[in-house]
Order: sequence, then C-alpha cells, then structure tokens
Amino acid sequence: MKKVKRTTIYDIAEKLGITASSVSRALNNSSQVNEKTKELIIKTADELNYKRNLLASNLRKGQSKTIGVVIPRINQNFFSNVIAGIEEVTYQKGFNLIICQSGEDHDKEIQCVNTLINQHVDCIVISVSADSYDYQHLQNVLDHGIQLIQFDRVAEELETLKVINDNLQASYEAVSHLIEGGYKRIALLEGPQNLSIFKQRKEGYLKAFKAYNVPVIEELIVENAWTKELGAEGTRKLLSLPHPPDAIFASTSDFSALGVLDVANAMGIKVPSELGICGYANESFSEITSPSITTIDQFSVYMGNTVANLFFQEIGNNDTTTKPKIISIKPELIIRGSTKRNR
Amino acid sequence: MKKVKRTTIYDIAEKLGITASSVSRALNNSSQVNEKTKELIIKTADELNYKRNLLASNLRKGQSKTIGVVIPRINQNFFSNVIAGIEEVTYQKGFNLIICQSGEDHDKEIQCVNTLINQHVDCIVISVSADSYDYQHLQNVLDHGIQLIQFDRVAEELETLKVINDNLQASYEAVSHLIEGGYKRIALLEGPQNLSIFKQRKEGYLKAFKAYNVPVIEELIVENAWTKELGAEGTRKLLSLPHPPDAIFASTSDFSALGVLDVANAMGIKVPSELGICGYANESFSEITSPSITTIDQFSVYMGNTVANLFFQEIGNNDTTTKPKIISIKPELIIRGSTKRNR
DNA sequence: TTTGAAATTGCAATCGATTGCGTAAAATAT
DNA sequence: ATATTTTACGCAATCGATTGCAATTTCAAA
Repeated sequence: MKKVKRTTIYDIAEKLGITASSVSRALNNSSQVNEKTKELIIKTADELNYKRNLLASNLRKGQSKTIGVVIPRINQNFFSNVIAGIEEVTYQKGFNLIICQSGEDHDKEIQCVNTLINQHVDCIVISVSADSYDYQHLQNVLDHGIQLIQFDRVAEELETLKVINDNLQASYEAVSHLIEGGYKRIALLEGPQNLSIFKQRKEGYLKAFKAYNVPVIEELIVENAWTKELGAEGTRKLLSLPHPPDAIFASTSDFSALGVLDVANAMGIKVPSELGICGYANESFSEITSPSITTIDQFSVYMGNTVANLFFQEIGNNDTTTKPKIISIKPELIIRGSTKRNR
Repeated sequence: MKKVKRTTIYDIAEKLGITASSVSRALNNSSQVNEKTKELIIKTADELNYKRNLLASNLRKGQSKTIGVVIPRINQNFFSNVIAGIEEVTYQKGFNLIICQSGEDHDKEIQCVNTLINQHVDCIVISVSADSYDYQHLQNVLDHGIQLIQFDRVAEELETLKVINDNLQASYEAVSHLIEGGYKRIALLEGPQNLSIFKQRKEGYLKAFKAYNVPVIEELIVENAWTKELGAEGTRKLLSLPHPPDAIFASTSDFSALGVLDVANAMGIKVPSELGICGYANESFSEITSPSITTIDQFSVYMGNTVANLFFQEIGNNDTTTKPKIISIKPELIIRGSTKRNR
C-alpha cells in the first residue's frame, strides 16, 4: 500500500528517449508534436498506467478545476439536491467538488472557507449558515481572487453572483391561496430573520394580507419555528390561544409543517377543515403525509444546475465590468390536501 | 477578480529579510526556528493575509489530505447521511472530501475513480453502482497505492477494507417478525442480485423460512423491484395472483415499500390486517406514512463515522501484513404500523 | 579566553507538469 | 541547389512549499 512510485511524464520520456516536454505536450494534445510520436506517447502512457498528477499540473497552471461548496448540512434534502444539480454540470466540464458542512455554525463556516482558499479552489459556492453575523470571510474569498457564488441563503450586502428563489412571491402566493380558500386567521411560523430568505417570506406573507385588505394579527406570528420540534411547540401555543388560527403557514420548512400536522392530529383538530397547513420546500415526505401537505417547490436540482452554469459562464467572461448577477428562480406552489377544504 | 497575486512564503521572507525556509518552518511550527522570529513570521503572515497553497504543499509532501467519495447519488438519504458521517470525522482531522456521483453507471464510476486518482487523493471511499460488472478500476486504485474502503454495496472479491451492514441478519429478523406476526404468504421484492447486499437480504429471507420450517413459494419472489415504481408494479402482479401474498418484504428500500403501500391503498387492501409491509433503510418518510412502515435502520451516519475512523486508523498503521478488515454494523428492525396487526 | 555543543538560519534540490524560447530538422518555395 | 518557412523537439525556468545538509551564530562549559 505504501510507497508506490507512480509513473510520471519523466518515466514515459525516459522510456522513449525523449523529453518530458514532448510528453506533456502530447498528453495535452498540443499541435506542436508530431502525430506519430504523439500516438506513441499516448500508447506508452497507457501501458505504464500513467495518471496525470493534478497537484503538479494545477500548481503550475495556477488553477485547480475544483469548486468548493459550503452548506449547512449535506443530509438535508434541499441541499443534497442542489449539490446533485451542481455536480451534474461540473462533472461534464471536468471540475471536481469539495464539500464542506458548516453545521449552521459561523466559526466552522469560516474554517471551511479558509480550507477552500488553501485548496486554491476556482470558485466557492455557499449558502450561509443561520447564525452568520458578519461576512468578512466571504469578502476574503473575493480578495483572494476566487469567484464566489451565493445561493438560497445569501448575504445581500455582498456584491457577488447569487442564485436565489423568489421567496417573497412564493410566500405571497401561498398565503393568497389560503386567504382565497376562506381561511381567516392565518398564522406564520417564521425563521431567523437575519437570513434574508426568511425575511422575504415574511414580507410575502404581509404583502398578501395587504393585497386582500386583511388586517395582520401580530399574535399569530411565531418567531424562530424552523424545526419540526419548534414548529410543534409554536403550534401548541397558537392553538391554545383564545382566538386560535384556522391556518398555519410554516414558512420555514416542511419539517416545521410536519410538526404542525402532528400537533393537530394529536389534538384531534381536523386538517384541512379546521386547520389549513402550508409548508415550504417540497420535501419528499410532504406528499405522503395524510393529508398531504401543500408546499412550495424550489426546484433545488435545477438551482444547482443554475449555480454551476453561472460559474462557467462567468469564467469564460473576462469582462470585469459586468455587474454581479442575481438569478431568481420562481418557486411553485403545490396545492395538496392540507389546504383543500370543501366549503 | 482575475490575476490576484496571492502572497507566498517568499513574500513574507522578503519582507522580513529572511529565507523562505524559515518561513515555512515557522508556519509549520517547527522547533528549529527561534521563538521570536516564529512569532514575527506568523504575525506578518497574518498581516499579509497569507494562505498556504495546498497544491504546492501537497505536491511536495506526496499526499493530499483529501478523501474521494464515490456514490451512486448524493441526493438519496442513505448516502447523504453516510457522507455527513464521514465529513464529521474527516473535518476534524483537516481532511477534505471530494464527492463524485456515479449515477449507477459503471462507466461514469470508472471516470470518477480515475479523476480521484489524478487528484492524488489519499483514500477512495466507494459504494459501487448497481450495474458494475467488473472491478478493474478498483484494483487500479490499489495499484496506485491509494487506500480503498468499500461500504454498503461492496465488491466482495476485492480484498479491501469494508464497512457493511449485516444485511442477512437484518433481513432474517424482518421476515421472522412477519412470520411470527402470523403472516403466511410472504413475498419478496428483491434488488439486482449482482449487488451482494441484495443477495444477502434474499438469503436472510430464505433463512427465516427455513428456520420456521415454512416452504418458500417461488412465485412470490419478484426480481428487480427496487424503485417506487418497480415496487408498485411488482405489487400489482403479486396481488393479482390466484393466491396473493398476505405480506410483502420490500428488501430493496423504503421507496419500494412505499410503492407497495400506494398500490394497496389504491386497491382498497387494508394494511396491516390484509397485507403486511416491511421496507428497508428507515427513510425519513417511513414513519410518516399511514400506516407507518416497518423498516430497518442502517445507522447511516454512524456508518460514515466508521468508514472515516477506519481510514485514520489504518494510515497510522504501517503494518502491511494486517488482513483487510471488514466491519459489520448490525442494523435494527424498527417495527411500525404496517406490520402490527391485532389478531 | 578557548572549545564544543546546541540552536538558528541559509542553500539548493525536490515534488511533477507546463511553457516560452531557441534550435535543429524537415518541408516548401525560389 | 539554395533560401526560406514550418514543424518538431529540447532546454531550462517556473508554480509554492518542504527538507536534508551545510554554515553560521549563540551560549555554556572548561
């Protein structure tokens, strides 16, 4: 296992009595090497089971053909789908992906970013963690001449490429759907407001109220309810109010919505007739629950594709005067059983 | 964005009027450099926003502190959990993860492996794709002196480190549970038999029959039913037999079990009273369905931890005479509504 | 003050691939 | 046959960090 001497271009050169230069050129399919010798070189390279040392190659070329991805956690449907989407594209271009998990921790996020800078990645793709409070480390990425693309959870104040969902619009549509369904007291389970995505979702919620000329009821807005447990907890509080809500928009995630559903079931409250529920993210389980949960699809794999394509588009483009692009993907409201009441 | 000259140890050396050697040593906390100059070097490195170029460092040191992971697809619960588990451990050791998806395609798997060899990864962790028919590419990994660890889906004939589930035992327990529950005609949805995991699960199924002295009914064994759709299809066939089964063990996955459940619901067949269902893998949705699905938990995150720990244990260990280790993790049967009938 | 050992630092090669520049050889034009 | 252009290949530097060995300095012991 140890100390296997791998064959290098020098080994090939020596065997053929030529220089490493020619070998290198041949393997890069340069036109300045004779066709015959090129064939010969490729043949012997194959015989010797030669594999190019990308460390050396990349060092010399000052690039790495590697993209670093920093996400809160990989074993969360949305993120693993985005990664799958990124990989689809990058793989075809011969780029590799280094994955780091920030675990929703600001310090670990900084460490991840630094590691990726050390690795000389060509680009860092990030969805910031929930407790990120400043973005010096991201500025640092730019200072090192590394392309930076933010997706989904973005630091708005940083001028970088961004791929986001139109959270406001999606949220607006979801709440409109509830209002049109005849729900009168619609509660909101909101996420950490330092993340713009959650702020936007709240704005969409408020916008719908305004559009339909319905007054907002402050006591129906529950902060920081973005896990299944917190969602359940918030729901218990909401449902024990003197004037409980007749619908809950779990704007943070389907997990949260699942918490709502559990509590409703446990309390014998009928969904959707007595309580409408709408989640967010179209997790795979949301169509399996009973009733199935109305939610919002974010086209996560497509989002990954978009991120990757954006990168390849931008590196081809040396024009530094272009404004930082923001691509917004319109999510889709998926109406299911949890909000379909027959009046 | 382009052409940012990053600071190197030479820049630091020049600024302080010393050599790069000392800078390098200082940054590696070598004892052969004066404490005072060490401090000074570290301070200026920080001021200049120096980041070590790992390409250069790794090239020189002949390692990369990187582990390559090849899996069928990342956006599948089991695999993303394993990766999360691997990352937990490797991150602490300062190792990075390069992720490749084979997409269940043998050729792409080969390409992935080759890329990782090019990248000079220190270890390749792989769960082979379903249509892998030979393992030359894995042998090649070993030939390049790269540590190879297989997990879950393994090529048994290759002598490498392996981390697997005790599929046979788990499967045996699941079927025993069904038999003890009074189910008489238990069908099996099996996966591609070239993958040992599916072969073992079938063996467990057969073993249970033998143990309880129940005859195996060949027509109740359905080949290649390892997606939701194929599971549903197989179920339709099974349930339209003259003598339909009264339980189905979807040994391939919970997705397949979900297909079974859908068909049963559609046909108005009651679960678990008229039909028992058991899945595999404890996907998050399996406890949400109604009834919830009895399944087998594979401790996927722990499996990832184990893989990573195994690697670090082995590289510390230069003794090449050690036999290739196989670590078997005992999965756990999780009994839920889909097999709980009250007789 | 001298001597020897220990502590610091510098020199230069090395990891493997790439590439600008120069030159010899081959091909084409005159 | 000679001049000129192409083509093909070699030389040597380079990317940035590491490290064995040599050289110098420091310091304590004699």
